[in-house]
Amino acid sequence: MLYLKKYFTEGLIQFTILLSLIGVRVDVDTYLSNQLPPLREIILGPSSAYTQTQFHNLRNTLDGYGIHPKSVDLDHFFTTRRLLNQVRQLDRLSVPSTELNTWLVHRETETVVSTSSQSSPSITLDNGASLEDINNIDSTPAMRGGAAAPESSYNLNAADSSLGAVAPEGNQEQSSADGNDDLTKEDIDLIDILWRQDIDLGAGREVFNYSNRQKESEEKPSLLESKDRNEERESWRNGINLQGTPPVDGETGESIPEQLAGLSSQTSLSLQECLRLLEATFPFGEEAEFPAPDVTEEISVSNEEAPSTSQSLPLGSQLPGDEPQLDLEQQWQDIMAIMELQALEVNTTDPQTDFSSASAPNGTTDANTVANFGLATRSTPINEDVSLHQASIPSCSQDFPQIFNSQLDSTSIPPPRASMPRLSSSNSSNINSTFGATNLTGIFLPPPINGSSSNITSTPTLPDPFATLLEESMLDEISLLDLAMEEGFSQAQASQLEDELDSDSGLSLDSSHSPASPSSSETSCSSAASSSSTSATFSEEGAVGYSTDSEVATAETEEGAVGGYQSEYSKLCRMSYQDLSQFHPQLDSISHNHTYNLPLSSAFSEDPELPLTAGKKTIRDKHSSKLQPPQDLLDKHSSRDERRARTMKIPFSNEKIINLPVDEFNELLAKHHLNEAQLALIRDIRRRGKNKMAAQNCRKRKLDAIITLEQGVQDLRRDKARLLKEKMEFLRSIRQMKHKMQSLYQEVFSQLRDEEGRPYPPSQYSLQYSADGSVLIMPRSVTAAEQNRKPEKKQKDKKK
DNA sequence: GAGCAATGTCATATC
DNA sequence: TCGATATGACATTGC
Repeated sequence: MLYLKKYFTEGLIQFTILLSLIGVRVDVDTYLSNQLPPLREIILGPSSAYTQTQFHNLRNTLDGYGIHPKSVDLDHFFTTRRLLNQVRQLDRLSVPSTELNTWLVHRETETVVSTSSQSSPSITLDNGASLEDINNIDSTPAMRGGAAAPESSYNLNAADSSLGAVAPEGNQEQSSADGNDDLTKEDIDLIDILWRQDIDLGAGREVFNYSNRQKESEEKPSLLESKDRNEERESWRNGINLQGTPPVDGETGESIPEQLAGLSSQTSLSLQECLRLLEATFPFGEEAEFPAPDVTEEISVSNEEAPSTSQSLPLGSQLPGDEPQLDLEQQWQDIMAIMELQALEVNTTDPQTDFSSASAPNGTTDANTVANFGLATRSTPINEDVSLHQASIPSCSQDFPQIFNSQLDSTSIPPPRASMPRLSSSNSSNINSTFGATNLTGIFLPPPINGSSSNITSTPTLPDPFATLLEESMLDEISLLDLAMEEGFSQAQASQLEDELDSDSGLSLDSSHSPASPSSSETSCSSAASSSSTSATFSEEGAVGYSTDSEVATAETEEGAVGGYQSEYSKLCRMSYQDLSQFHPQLDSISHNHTYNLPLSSAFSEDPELPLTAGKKTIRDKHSSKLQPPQDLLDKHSSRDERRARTMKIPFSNEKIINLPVDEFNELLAKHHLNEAQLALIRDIRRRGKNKMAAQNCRKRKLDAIITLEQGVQDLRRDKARLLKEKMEFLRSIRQMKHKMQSLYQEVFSQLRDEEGRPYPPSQYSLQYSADGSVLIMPRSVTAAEQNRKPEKKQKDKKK
């Protein structure tokens, strides 16, 4: 019976771990009948709180496994046990934060301790609850042996210890169950001592070897010399070994106990059957925490896609038939590697959590304990709430973002974590592909470093995928700002641009200037020669103090060509001034009364027809003329040439002198008999007059040019702001497209399978987009080689 | 009276 | 070559 429990436990452990790794959560309590002896009782023996269950009743009870597993009393039972165990552990160092929940599932073959022949699920599930429960077997020698080590007994180490203590405890229980209730305390202590000796003598990993284990298991009973146990062993052996031919150890030639040989196949068979029965019995869809996918299929697929672990995890369809000789040790190694990855993920730096070397020898007692495959040596972190059945195993797709990012945006790759390089990418990918297929969240998780994300546990240190996106977004924004800076935009200008774009106000500079309040200078500027068009131009702007159209008309008719030009120039001048004042508000304070818009000296010409020009002066002149004699005003406001012309008694106006065409001017001179002084003065007047107009035109052109430039600058700024805004929108679109592309990439890649149905490891393959739109999956080595060639070609081209 | 801007004038270049 | 025009420089004017 000892072996029965030992290997029974071993199979349970395997399956439990597998279930946990898959992410399947089975609430076993609800599926166990209260009349069914709990599996813990089978493994650990009846507790003092529940001694009514006797081990020898197990078979009968299991055979009569017809009670509905959903029993309310079962919860009460486990609750009672848990509370009792907690009370017992009050004198122990407790690390409450660490909790590792596992389930032990096992299904016996039809002929043995039968559990499968009934209609009810032939799965014996033991809700291990927490290790606190499991560890509470104080009577377990191994636990006492492990007590010498730091109280890491809350991790798998302890679990293993407790589990490993099944055998001795089973001995006790068995003895008790077999009716050896008279087994004295001394006997129990003797058993304890023997087990501890095994531990102290370095019962390490080799004890997992079946031969060793068999020897050990044979040795201990010999010590105990329990005839009943031998008989029971025989019965158990006969029950398990269906073939009846005991296998022979290849090395020693010893006959391996049948139950050991049978266990190999039986274990895998049991696991497979359990998986099937799990699906049939516990529809995954009904359990909210169950991943929907077909577990068996997933395992099978993962088994294929993970060559390194496929042989060691003989699950699925190919398990029993293809590999009857299961190397359980290899399984342990693989699982140990997985757990190490988990430990690396969870247990980062805390040295106290590393009881690997110190506690392992003491903490790992039995050969068939989980501790010996490394869980104990790589103890789980104390401060982490490790719950295997709730573990979120990142899928292999987690590798995709990094790969994708490395292709699209190499700058967004987060720095690798220190603990990760220890893991090979192949292992990790295998693990991911093995266990991560049911975890879709991994698709959206950030890429692990080196493709080695084997986060069996959900660690809070996982980088936030959205953080990457945010970083990328921020980088884009920063790059945009940098671009703006490079293009001569200051940050303030950039913000200003944003404001301008938001307001769409167009011109925003010097907007405080109001054209509706023309200054007196404007009035004076246009007073002499404002035209109707000028009035029309500024009428809507609230022209105040300008000449009336009638006055302007009069002036124009009398000023002739000069007046027409001046009026036009006045208009332009005023426009220019106003436009300029828009950008230079200080110009509003400037008030000038320039006289070149006034009628020229025609009023003072010797021509008698022109004396009336005094009335054609500006409004201000009109107002001032009321106070002063006309002649003085004429002299005062006449130009020098006009005064000279009057002095020299030139017979025609300066207006004619200046504006007449050359031919008419010559004819005019020919008509009048003038002396040299008069002719010279007339030519000077004509020259200066023309030059004056030319200067005015020149200045006007300058102003126009300046205004045009100003407007051009503003237009360019506006266009630039618009382009920047468009660029930002485009960048956002590109970013969104990038993210969509990334998601699609991950989705597509995760669904790709090779000829054997295995997913492509993202660390080795990548999707490449061809020019014609097709997508190819290529080895990364090829891709890297091509990428290396491209720079070479570029360099060659440059050299050419 | 100084400063400033507008304007006029000159010299010169250009057409 | 001359006249018209443009423009820089300077002077003048008015504020």
